[in-house]
Amino acid sequence: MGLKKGPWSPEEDQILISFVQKYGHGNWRALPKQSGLLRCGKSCRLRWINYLRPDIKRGNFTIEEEETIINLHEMLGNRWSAIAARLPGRTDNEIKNVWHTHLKKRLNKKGHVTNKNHKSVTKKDFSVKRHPTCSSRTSSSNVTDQLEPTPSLLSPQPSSSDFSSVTETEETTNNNSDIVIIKDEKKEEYKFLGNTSFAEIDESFWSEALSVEISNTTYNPSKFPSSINSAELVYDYDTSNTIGHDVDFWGRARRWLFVKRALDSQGGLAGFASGRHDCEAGFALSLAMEFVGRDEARAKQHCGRRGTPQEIATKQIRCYETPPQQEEE
DNA sequence: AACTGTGCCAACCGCGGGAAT
DNA sequence: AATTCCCGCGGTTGGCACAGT
Repeated sequence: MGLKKGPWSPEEDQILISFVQKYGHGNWRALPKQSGLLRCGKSCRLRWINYLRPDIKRGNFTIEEEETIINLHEMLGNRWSAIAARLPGRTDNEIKNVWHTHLKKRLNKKGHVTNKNHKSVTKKDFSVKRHPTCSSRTSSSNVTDQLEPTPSLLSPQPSSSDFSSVTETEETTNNNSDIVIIKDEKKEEYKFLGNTSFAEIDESFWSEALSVEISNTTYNPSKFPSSINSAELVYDYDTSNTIGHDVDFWGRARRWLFVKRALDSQGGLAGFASGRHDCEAGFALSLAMEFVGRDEARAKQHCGRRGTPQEIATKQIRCYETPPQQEEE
């Protein structure tokens, strides 16, 4: 097609920079024609994203950045774009290269436990456990999609020390990291790891959980937001028409749904904290408080005899899930 | 000096998914 | 509902630079 391939010349770079600065990059496919570049749109996009855009950070990675990559890779696997989202100015490509050329080898030398017990977590490894009664696939039902950090929540960025290693051999208090569901291929287990902030789990997750709620429990969605009855939500869980070993998973989904809705209905965290809740709500709230990282005093108050928010959250953070009998029909 | 092996990184490729038609 | 378009992601490759023989 007469399109150029291979390394970009400084002249081409300049054309691309000038064009993007003037007109933006609404349509990469159309950009080469409009700018006069003999490149495909994809190549232009890549060049801009990975090299030319002004917020790119140049130079070697700092120790902190490397540690962050290692920790995030442990949690997220080869999800380079998700990792890059935590490292301002660094591109997924760059991080991928650093991982393959430096970090992986370094960890191997150290005999680090990275992925020793579970293989790298790729998108394929995350498949939402769908309840049999939940027929249609919602958009973005892939659990990993919920791991993408919401930009507003990236500030302040968690430091690398906020992310603890997640291995089979090591107890983890994962105080400020994202929620992660990891499928351990060897053990055929799912790990459900907190913490998270609610905004980081998108609506499709909640709507999917909701569809399970409706089909399996006495939950009446019309009760929200006027009434929060966590006992009904959490304990009246009719398991007769569920796959037994999936109960915990969906129970957890229900719990998250409860927290989310409770927060929504009460005008956010502060409102909910001043509302009425029982032990389960207190538990949920404690998690909420921990995750969002504010108003811990209220969380403590409402957690009552179940322990401190920290204790409760820690207990619940590492929950092992059994695999579903079937993941996708 | 010539050849070979290795490391590195920019760029390419194929695929999947969402949006538009 | 089906098809097409487009974007973004992750895996892979090509080629340059450098070290070792």
